Amino acid sequence: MATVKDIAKLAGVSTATVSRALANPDIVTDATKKKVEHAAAQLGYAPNAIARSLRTQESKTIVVIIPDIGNHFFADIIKGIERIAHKKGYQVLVGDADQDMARANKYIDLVYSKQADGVLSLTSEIPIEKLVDQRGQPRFPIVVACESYPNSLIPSVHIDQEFSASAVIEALIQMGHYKIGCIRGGTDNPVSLSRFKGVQRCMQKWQLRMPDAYIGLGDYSLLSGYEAAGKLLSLEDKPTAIFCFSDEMAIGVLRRAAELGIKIPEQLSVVGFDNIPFSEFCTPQLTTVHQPRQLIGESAMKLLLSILSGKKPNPEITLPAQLIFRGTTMPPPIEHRFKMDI
Amino acid sequence: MATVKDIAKLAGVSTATVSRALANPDIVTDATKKKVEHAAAQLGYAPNAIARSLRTQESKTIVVIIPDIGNHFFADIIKGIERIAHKKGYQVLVGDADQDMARANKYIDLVYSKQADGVLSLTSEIPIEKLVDQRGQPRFPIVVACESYPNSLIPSVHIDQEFSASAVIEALIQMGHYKIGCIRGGTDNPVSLSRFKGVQRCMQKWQLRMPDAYIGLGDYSLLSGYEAAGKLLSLEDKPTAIFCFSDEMAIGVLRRAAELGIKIPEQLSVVGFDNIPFSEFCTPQLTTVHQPRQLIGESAMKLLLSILSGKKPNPEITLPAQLIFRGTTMPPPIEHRFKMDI
DNA sequence: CTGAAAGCGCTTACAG
DNA sequence: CTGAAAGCGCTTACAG
Repeated sequence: MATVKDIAKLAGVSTATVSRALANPDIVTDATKKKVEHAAAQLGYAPNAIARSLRTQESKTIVVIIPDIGNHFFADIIKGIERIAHKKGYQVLVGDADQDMARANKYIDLVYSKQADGVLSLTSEIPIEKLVDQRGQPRFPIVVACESYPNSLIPSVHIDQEFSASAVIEALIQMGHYKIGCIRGGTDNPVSLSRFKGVQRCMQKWQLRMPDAYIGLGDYSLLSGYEAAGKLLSLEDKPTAIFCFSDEMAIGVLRRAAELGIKIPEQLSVVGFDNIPFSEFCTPQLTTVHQPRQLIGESAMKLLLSILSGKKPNPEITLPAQLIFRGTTMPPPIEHRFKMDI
Repeated sequence: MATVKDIAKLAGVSTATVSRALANPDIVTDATKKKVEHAAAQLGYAPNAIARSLRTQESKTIVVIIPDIGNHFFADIIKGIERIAHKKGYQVLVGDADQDMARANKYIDLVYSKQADGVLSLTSEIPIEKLVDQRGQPRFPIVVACESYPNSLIPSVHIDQEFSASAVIEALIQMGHYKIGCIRGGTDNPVSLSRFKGVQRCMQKWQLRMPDAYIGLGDYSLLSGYEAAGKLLSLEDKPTAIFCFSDEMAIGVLRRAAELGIKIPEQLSVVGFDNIPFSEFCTPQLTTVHQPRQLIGESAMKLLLSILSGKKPNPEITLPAQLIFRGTTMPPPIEHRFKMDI
């Protein structure tokens, strides 16, 4: 492989000039520029990015940590991240933690080993001590997207989880549901916590209560939704509506209901979360909460970039979500309908 | 950040010894080993991988090029690749080409810029001239998975596309279908070509013909399946079975059929390809061809690793696929049934 | 077993 | 505008 040295020899200039001609063509004479470019082309020169990184002390690479590459939800986020990153000359290393936080930690090491300049985390399950020092300051450039570390100094980009979730419940109640169940995510996951808070807040507002038996626990996957639905739908006094914290879990519910001969939406309303592509292609089409995924990815990357450039930007960005009504929701059968005392 | 120099000073040895103690603890005395390790821990030392790469001339990174990260099919392949890669101390850089071959080329540049040691491509749409020299030899370590460059020296790992596709058609015919349509991928895509060849071979074997109007063109996405189905199902003389070259397209067909009030499988049989997780969770569950995705990823990575280590391994690996019968297939209505002349 | 020294391929102050 | 030289942080032949 050709190096600057080879080009220098062929063009009859110094390596310094080669470097300049290639990086800042305007600070050398036109003649040298031509000579160098010609020599470079002739030798099929490709700059050694590793050597450059070592010298400049930046890798122009960021690593994005995703909890599970199998989850469709992250695809558009990554696309958004990459769009901005590539535009700004940054490489993106996608690290799949595969639900294993030890692996997530490995990806963080890339910053310490200088292979990445910063991290964009799509999970908040990494213990915060790994990310901040004793004074709560981030140890390295990091942005969290979709999730967040509440009450921390870690910058994040996300929707208003609590509000979005309460809006779902509000809509369900307005339709006349009051036997409402939900299939939530892990009880120590901040996102799941916020959404669940929204659910409860809205129920309380209407002086309603969600019995424990109506609360399923899942991990956002198809299978976990399917399994949780099995429990909720085997109850004597079934819910008339189930709010799932992910579309995948909602689709799992749809499948379980089909197996049990429960008609959707006539006998059971189902709401998902995320608005993944499949949600529009299942039958009936899924009512869900749209997250502006690409925008979240773009905003998070921009935020990281501005941190990387030494700025102290606004550390928290909240983006709008949107409730989309489709075919899996309708008022419950008349005998199960909520009578508002108004 | 601490460097070998700092450790050397603190431990009272040379940098060479530090390097040795850390990389090959057994070639130094126990005493020095202890001293060095202690100093390293005390300073919170993290080796600079960039400097190491420059020196050793290898990045211990491979880049995997995927045509579209939005396609669920690739998730398990990537998981398989990463499993092996991490076990062998390699990093994986996932590059989403986003259907744009210019971007795929960018990822190949990572090899030339020494940021990656080899590439694992999940697409064969990159022009082969980019990959091989005039003598047809690969220009750099590369393996293609799921797809292939027929009649080339580029190593690949894949299932028997042609055979798998013909097996689907055979099964459909055995059920009594003869009005069989298909929704294929691009006409210049080798995988799509092979599968289509399998389809035609089997039809011919039974002296059947697939009319042009029964052949839909898609890009493996939900939407393209949906749209192609719109055409096939608006025909006066509709097919009684549609074989889609991806599960996503098949799910698009399911949706379109639901909208048109066409009952599946009673009025229309549908077969997909890939066996993605969703295929089991749609209603009815999708009959499809299972590809051993994780195994493909693992085998491809092993193959690349052996090439990287200088071996000349068997350049083509064919893995078994499997036809899985589920709820979207059954014999056609009696009046449309194929009468075998046997 | 250990150290001094060279070198991987760049970029960039410093002179001129 | 250009060149000589240093240096980024490692690893590894070469001596001893």
